[in-house]
Amino acid sequence: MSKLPADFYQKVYALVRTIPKGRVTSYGAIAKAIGSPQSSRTVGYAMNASHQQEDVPAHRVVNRNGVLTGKHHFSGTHAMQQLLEAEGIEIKDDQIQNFKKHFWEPEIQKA
DNA sequence: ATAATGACTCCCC
DNA sequence: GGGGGAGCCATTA
Repeated sequence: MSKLPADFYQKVYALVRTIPKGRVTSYGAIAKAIGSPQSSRTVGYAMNASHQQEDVPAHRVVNRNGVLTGKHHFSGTHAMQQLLEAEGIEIKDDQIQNFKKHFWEPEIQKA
């Protein structure tokens, strides 16, 4: 792994870990929370690596539309959906119902 | 150091 | 409302 820039991942992991159960957030929100609102793409990239972590509920992270875009990267096809449903979140066709209601905005972390 | 990739987001048609 | 293209950032080859 890199030496310094990896700090970005740490921020993402820490923030995703703070996501309350039964709540979801978007990559852009996380990116913004860590101080890089335009690094939404990198956030998703970090999530890919987050799979190595066990305390990082990546299933609570979806795109700004509330769609489980990354479900394909999970263990199974519906693993992500099932996990979210288990937390009380209703999902239909990979789309979180009441996403706005379940949406959880992370706190802005200063550099 | 340059080029290519990616779990995103925004703008335009 | 739906589809396509460009932009940005960090990592990897």
